[in-house]
Amino acid sequence: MDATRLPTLEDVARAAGVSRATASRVINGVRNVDPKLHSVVWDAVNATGYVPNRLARSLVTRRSGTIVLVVSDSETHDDDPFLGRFFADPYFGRVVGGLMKVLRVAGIQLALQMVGTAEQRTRLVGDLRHGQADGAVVLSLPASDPLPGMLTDAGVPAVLIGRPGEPVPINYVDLANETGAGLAADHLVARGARTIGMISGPPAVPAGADRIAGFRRAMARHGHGYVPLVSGNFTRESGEAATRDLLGRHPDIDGLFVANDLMALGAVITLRAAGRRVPGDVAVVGFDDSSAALAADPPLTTVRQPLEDMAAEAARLLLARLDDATMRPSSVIYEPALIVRGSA
Amino acid sequence: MDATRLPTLEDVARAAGVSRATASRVINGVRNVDPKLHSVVWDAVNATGYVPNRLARSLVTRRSGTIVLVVSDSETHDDDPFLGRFFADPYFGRVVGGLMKVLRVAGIQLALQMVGTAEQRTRLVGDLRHGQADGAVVLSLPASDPLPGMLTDAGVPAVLIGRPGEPVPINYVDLANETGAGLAADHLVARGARTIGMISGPPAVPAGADRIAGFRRAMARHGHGYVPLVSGNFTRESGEAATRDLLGRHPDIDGLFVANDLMALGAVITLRAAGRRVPGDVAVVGFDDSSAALAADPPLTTVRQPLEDMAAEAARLLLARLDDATMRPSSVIYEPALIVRGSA
DNA sequence: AGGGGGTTGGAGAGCGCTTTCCGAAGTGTG
DNA sequence: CACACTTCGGAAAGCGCTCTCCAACCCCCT
Repeated sequence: MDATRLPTLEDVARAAGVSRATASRVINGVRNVDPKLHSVVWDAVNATGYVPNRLARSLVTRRSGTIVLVVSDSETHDDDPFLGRFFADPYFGRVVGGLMKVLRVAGIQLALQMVGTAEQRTRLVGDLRHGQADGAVVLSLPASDPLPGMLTDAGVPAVLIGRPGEPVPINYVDLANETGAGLAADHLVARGARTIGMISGPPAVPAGADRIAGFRRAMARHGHGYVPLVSGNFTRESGEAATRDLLGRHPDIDGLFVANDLMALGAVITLRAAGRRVPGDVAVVGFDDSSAALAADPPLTTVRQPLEDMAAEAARLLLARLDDATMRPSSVIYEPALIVRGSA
Repeated sequence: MDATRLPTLEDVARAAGVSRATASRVINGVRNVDPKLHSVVWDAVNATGYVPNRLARSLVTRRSGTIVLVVSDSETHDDDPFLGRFFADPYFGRVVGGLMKVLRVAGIQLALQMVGTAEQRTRLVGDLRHGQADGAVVLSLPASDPLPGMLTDAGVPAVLIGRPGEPVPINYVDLANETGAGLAADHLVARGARTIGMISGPPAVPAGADRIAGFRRAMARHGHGYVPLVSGNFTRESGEAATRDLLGRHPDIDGLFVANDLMALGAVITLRAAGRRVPGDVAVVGFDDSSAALAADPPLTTVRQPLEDMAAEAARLLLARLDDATMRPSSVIYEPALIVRGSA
């Protein structure tokens, strides 16, 4: 198969009758090269079928043309099922889509890395410093994860999607989660719901915590000092379980805020199975405005999170940082919007 | 930030008082090294905070520890929306999940590459031959895509998910799509449906074509020589449009096979909006058994495609091929199963 | 005590590329 | 026509690592 050695720059140079250096200059479009040589070299490239060895190039330039998408593995390492869940979650796909939209036109590759153990974190940072990847986009981590600090300390270009747990001078893109949760609270109260519960995500993740805090704060403003709360893990199944739980403890519930659409979908299914009509008996507001919201019956009233835009912005931020190493960390916070559909 | 140069193997060797070669041997666990030196070297590694430069290593070993997931860009390059759709589709997530499950334990990274133009194909193959990635998993391509042949010709380890358009000696994992479509046909007929239509995927993709062929064949066996057919592109929206179209042309339809769940979801929504009850007036069978099937109301009767398992098998096949370059191309075909739920 | 076989560790040659440093040409001016 | 100045292309030094030789050494047997 690979009978012959791959053509190298040396071969091109020989074929073109110039030095390796000149060939390199032409191929990389560096100035200081006689225009006449241009075509000579390019012809040699085509004649030999030369493709640059990006590894070798990266080794010296310390630029790989690759961005790594870091996914926290900490919650997934014990129960395999969650791994599948995470990737199958529209959240992941929307982020990848948004990222690719920007990276593709910039000619940059995306690598995927799951990071859970301390050793993996060290290795990730090492790889980044070595130029194995030019930068990292880090998907919403548990607040306790030391990765953001490590990235900052290493001086590695990185952007978080979802704010860091501890304040750290690092780029990030986030949604005003508290505001979004407040929107949901306002809507449920305005609709006249009296007993309003919440199904949250994991409180250990900032996005989870912020939605809880925002919802509680807004509810308190409306005179509801106490909000029945059950936590899930952002999967539909956990939404179902949480709903059953909540229903058992507060059978009179007539309003429900669920911290993401997948769980909200589970909630709607469970509510209806329990004989409750949505929104007649229980009004449900979801979060994300993912494809799951439209799939539900009735379609979910939900808080829109423009994840694709956020991911694209993260990519842009990272690209800008790559161009200008002196760039100061900045954060972009998106405003959520309430999308009213059938469920509340 | 990166005040100091990163420690290199040279530094470790000096700290340990051995040669670079010996340090390398210890770190890579090569035999022929005095056990006493083991700890000396490892201590030096820890003391210096050494992390191997994988780029440099790959340059010489021609092994990168990376697998590239190739996604066809040909259909997406014109209309941006589809890009997002594709990644947000559970299909993509399930594949990534299945792949990661195997690759993670093997300590192998996953890179993502969209390939559309001839130049991108050439570059992809070049990168692979250069050892930028050890192998490729290629997601279901249009039948006309020349990539499988190029991969084979280059002698690059690769596995397709979804059979190649032209017979090519290459590894692939696929579902018995025709059988699956037949299952759907049998079920619809057995249920007593008289006028049965189909919403297909793009016929240009083998999986799309096979489901059409399988459905037609089975229907013909049941005496239905002609099957009303409208094509979609596997998105929910296209499922809605196709359903409206079909309904307009065949208002008496009472059975519908839809080539994936996302479109089936759209079909159910559209049917109900048109006043048809599912399954009362129209029985609907989907395909994939993705999360969308459970989200639908009623939950979708669907043909199960064990995509995670298929992807995992693809990864395993690739890994085996990496270990044994002489391995002959093989194919693994999974058998579909009909999952009966509420919609038919 | 001398030599054969087996281990062990070091020197050094690359892997394919970029890029600095220089010498050689080419250009214009006094 | 000589001189300073610019432009261009080549030689060669690495980037950090692996791995092939090969020299040195140890152990044991005769």
